[in-house]
Amino acid sequence: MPTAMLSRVELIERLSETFRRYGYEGASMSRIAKATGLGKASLYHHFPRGKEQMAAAAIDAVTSWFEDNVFLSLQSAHPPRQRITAMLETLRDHHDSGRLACLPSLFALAEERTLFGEAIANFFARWIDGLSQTLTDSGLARDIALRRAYDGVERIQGTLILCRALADVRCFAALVADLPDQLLAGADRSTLWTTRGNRPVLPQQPARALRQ
Amino acid sequence: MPTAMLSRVELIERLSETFRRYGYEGASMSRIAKATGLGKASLYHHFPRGKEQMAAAAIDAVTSWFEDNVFLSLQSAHPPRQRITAMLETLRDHHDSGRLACLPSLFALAEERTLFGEAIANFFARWIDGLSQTLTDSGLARDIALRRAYDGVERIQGTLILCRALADVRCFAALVADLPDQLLAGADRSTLWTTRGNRPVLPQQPARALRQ
DNA sequence: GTCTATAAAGCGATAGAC
DNA sequence: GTCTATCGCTTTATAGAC
Repeated sequence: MPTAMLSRVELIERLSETFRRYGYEGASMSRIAKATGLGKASLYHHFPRGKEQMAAAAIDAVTSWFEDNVFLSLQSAHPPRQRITAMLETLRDHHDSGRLACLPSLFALAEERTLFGEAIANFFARWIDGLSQTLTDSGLARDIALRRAYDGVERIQGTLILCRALADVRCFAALVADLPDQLLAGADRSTLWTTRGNRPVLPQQPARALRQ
Repeated sequence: MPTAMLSRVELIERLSETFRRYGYEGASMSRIAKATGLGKASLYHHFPRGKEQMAAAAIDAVTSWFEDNVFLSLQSAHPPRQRITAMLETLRDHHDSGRLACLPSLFALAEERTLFGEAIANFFARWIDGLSQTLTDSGLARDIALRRAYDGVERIQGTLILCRALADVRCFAALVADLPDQLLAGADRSTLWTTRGNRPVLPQQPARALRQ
């Protein structure tokens, strides 16, 4: 019995990269096989329901990664401005300064949304929720914070499109430079937060992103 | 000799709808044949270079439509606020309140960007250029107007993603409500423009969108 | 858990009749 | 300008050996 060539985590990582690059329809089994170094039959061993299951696993993995690296730190004890800056720098890595797309966005735009709609919606609802909490902590009223959280995620996703559309990574650099001030405008209770270790009283319940 | 079933304009319109819905890879020849009511061989009669040529024609058609219905009115003699509101209402129709994607954005995110990169970049550069001119006309300094034009297009594209991702058309409604004020903040020389027929002196050269 | 081999369907594209 | 029929290839997916 041959031993596994890749851990499941590494395997799903390669899957995500392939889907992010080629999209759902464009990520063929042969491309996936090449990207993972596994034969097609081996891939079906790990994912009996085929490509659809692989894509679902990729979305789940991206969501978990965001949970650990983005959403969590949006609710940290650091000053709100610092949390937002950290988010943007994490995103810059994740998207290679705008060269690589966001998997849930990519899937949201075409027909595969019907397959993964719930996972995609959860991803963005969670993101908006976390950012909204950061902005509430900065002293903004809850309704304003929520509205700006939508704005922020929209700007980020729109910027990723422009980066690729114009083939110009300066779009992402401008986002990193401008977004913190835009999100925190008129909220500068942020001086309260510049003292390290000064843990804030967090709101009891996270504001839930608007859903229909 | 059978007569044409669809005018070329109608044919390309059907092509655009199919590509917008399924993406480049997802829009198979059979789907295109069904959507247009033509056989595959007939499609190759109109587009000898096949699917790639069809997609290029679709992008060109979308760009022309935007030129006539969006970009042109961004440079009209109406007050800047009115031009922006008109743009947003035209976009609401074009995107069915956020249910339908933007074709150049869709193509920008996946691998087909390598095929259509120049057309995609032109589309967005033209849009940013037109919006920047509107904002310059509103009295904003040229560098601020250009930055905000990027912001605006980013917000629009990001909103389209969120509409589909959250399956919630209220995202687009919020955009229509908020974007004009955000783009025109601090620019209210706009009172100068509320008088109809008061044609402004337009800048000599349109500001060119940043390109690399 | 991986592989080779292969099935069955769908793909983009073409030939040639009308 | 449209059609039917088909080509050659790729696709997703499976069978079965090791």
